[in-house]
Amino acid sequence: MKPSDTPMDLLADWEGAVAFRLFAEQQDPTLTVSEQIAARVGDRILSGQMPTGTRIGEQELADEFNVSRGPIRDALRILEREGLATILARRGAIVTELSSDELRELLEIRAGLFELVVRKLSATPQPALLAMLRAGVERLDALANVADDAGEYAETTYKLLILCARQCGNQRLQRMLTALSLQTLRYSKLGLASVQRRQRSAALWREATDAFAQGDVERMVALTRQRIEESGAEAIRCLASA
Amino acid sequence: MKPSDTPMDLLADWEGAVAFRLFAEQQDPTLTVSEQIAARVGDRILSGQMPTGTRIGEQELADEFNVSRGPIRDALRILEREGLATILARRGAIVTELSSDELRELLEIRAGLFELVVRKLSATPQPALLAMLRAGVERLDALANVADDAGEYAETTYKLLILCARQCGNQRLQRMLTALSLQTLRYSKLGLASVQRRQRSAALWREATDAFAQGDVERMVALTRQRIEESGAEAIRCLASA
DNA sequence: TTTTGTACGATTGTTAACAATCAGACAATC
DNA sequence: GATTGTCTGATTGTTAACAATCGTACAAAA
Repeated sequence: MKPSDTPMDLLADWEGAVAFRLFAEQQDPTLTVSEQIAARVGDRILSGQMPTGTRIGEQELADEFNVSRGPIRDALRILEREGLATILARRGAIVTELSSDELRELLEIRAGLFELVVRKLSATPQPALLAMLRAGVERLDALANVADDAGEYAETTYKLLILCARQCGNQRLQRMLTALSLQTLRYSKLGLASVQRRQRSAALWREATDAFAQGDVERMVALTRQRIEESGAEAIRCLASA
Repeated sequence: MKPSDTPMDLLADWEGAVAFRLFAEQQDPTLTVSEQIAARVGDRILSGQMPTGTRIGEQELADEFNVSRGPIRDALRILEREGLATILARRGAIVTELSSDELRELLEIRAGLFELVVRKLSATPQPALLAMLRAGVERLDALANVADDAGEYAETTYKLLILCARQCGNQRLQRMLTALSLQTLRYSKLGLASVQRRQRSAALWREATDAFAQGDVERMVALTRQRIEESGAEAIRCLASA
């Protein structure tokens, strides 16, 4: 069903994605308390409200959410699986902190998985997705020039990436790519801090979209790799110098 | 340090790998009780002692290991992260059961990640790894003809893959590929049940190793993809018909 | 016979208290 | 002054009991 959605469906997805909380799906009240807490804390981490390296005390969270430490421990394990928290045995949990090397590794894998997605997408025509990408690129262009909002720009590229992944027909791949992107999102903002960088990134997105439109997979893959490479290098530089 | 290990080091790794428990690293007594239990239960799942779909009762495990249900719940979350257990809210945990579609998705990703590894490996000469691969291929040839031991054959291919991943210089990639391989290992055995299949697989391993020796990355990638494709197709067929 | 409803048993989710461990401060020693 | 050792407060790991939920068996009705 997914790969042949109408443009309408995709646009609805896009609108949804624009309005979304990053962990939006977790509002379901049938979810266990642990899962709801994991979602809320995850949002804080992704939004930058809880910066990298912040200690996450169990009792503290338990008091805030008015539950005991049991569900909190569960929630931390869930966040650990998402890659957002790091649990150190007997030393508590912290907001995952990536070294520049680890970020490099993550970006490399993300690029590889995205390449897989692109190759799968190119196997069948994707008119609806293409329309989405074009709309997304317009939005990127606009956001690139807004003085100091790297956040929304980065989140938009994240959403575009996720929309591509959704269409590729491999749900597991979609989930893995989503998880990886969420892990790198906070750091991507570092590499997209300047207007210049964002403009360069947006230009590469546009070119890649054109290549996609022409069915030139290799070119799109190459452009995407270059974009991730460039933004990544900048983010890694920021991280290493900090 | 990793990428430039001497042949000696690598061979030691290999010997270690041959003798290994799949979750070997977990013997450390500084590990938390949950982690030790997760390791032991993980072994059972991987060895086939707890078949796919088996219900994992918390109290049952708690009684067996003489602990309360708290650490067991933690252990289950760890196994969930490894992809070996599936936790259904309020309905307990089971040994992860893959549909043929899910297996297909997983194998596709695994192939993609392995391709990344191969490309990274080919960037620098790998004489030690090559020696390892040659030794491994010999072993595969021998195992292929043993009447009905798909288990050891499959585990050996798993170890070869892991050794490659170790050398690639991206630790995160190594861990992800390891996790994926462990998830598919049980199913791979299905696709390698017949001597014929194993011989075909071993032949492709040999060819891929030769291509690697000659620095022909594209050929190695293609051969590897084909091997995973063929074995995977067989496993998926078994799964779908069961 | 099939379906619907209900009660029961079993299992998971959650709680609060207890035990073990760790990080940091302070003092003693070199 | 730097290092080592010990103490203490705080935090995590674990336990056992309580609450909520689910699946199943069984019975009643269509």
